[in-house]
Amino acid sequence: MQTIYDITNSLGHLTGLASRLFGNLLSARFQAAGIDMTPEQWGAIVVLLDTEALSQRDLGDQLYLDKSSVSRLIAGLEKRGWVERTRDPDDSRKKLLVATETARDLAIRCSPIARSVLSDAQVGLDDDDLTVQKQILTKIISNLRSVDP
Amino acid sequence: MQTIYDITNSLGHLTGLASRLFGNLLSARFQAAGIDMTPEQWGAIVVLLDTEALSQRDLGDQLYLDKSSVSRLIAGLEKRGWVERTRDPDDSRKKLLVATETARDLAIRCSPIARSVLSDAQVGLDDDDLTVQKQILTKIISNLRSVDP
DNA sequence: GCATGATAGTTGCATATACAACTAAATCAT
DNA sequence: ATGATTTAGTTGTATATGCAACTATCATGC
Repeated sequence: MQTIYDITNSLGHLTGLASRLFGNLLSARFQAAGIDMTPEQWGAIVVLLDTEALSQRDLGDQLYLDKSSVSRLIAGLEKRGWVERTRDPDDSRKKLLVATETARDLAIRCSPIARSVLSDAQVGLDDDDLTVQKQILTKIISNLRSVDP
Repeated sequence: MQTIYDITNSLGHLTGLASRLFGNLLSARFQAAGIDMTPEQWGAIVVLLDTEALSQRDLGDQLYLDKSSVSRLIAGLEKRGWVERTRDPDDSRKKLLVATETARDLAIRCSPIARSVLSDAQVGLDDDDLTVQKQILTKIISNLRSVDP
């Protein structure tokens, strides 16, 4: 069969599938644990818990998200009481993001769930494989960020 | 710094970033070429061009998409005149999806663009790396599909 | 100091995605 | 055969995402 494009062999397609399945499983396990949190919200909370006070732009830089996506992602976190937004006294354009205690407590329950997903995803793969895998993914991410559109 | 969760080292996070960047770049290059097509639409078209007539369920199975996502994805393709939906005469519940000639012609222009994105993503990586990378990703996908939620 | 330009965020719009509830059609069991 | 179950698709709802247009604020140049 002459194929127009071999999607099965495409890294873009494979990373897309893997990413979606990671998210779906994490989402299902959060729900099963009674935690109403999306994978994306989890990613943002992890970054925020790690830093004193971040602007939305800084968060977007770390997650490679458009500022509008950050704006709405944070709105959801704020609605759930997991993040507080305050104006930066040094620059009124910026909003400083701070994770709440509620978020910190919740994250303690989320971490093992996230780890369980990773662990299940990695069954049958040894540490060397995974190390190489992450290096290559990191290289690909770096490549994709630096090329001209 | 004691981190709640090391997201930088998470395969879930890395695949998510890579996937998003792949999509963004492909999208930008389609636009630059005057092609109004999303990466997801491209993925569906590739599958459809490869098969005589597929039901929506079959397509969802191949792309690991929920039936509702397929429904809306195909609605978009239909609106653009790239896919036709007809009832399956053997089973009226099913709708058979067939890519149009317009889609086939367009795909010929899309293929090299998709390949250019892959090629740019893989700069500095040798073939062995990439082969291993795809094997591991495939294994991860397989793991994620088979675990219990 | 004021106009111009750069930066941070928000919002409108389009698409992608999943889950749940629904309809229609086929299949199965008795 | 017919009532119950399963299957295929659609639609409502919520979230995620990017681009473009907008507002507000800061920085720069003159």
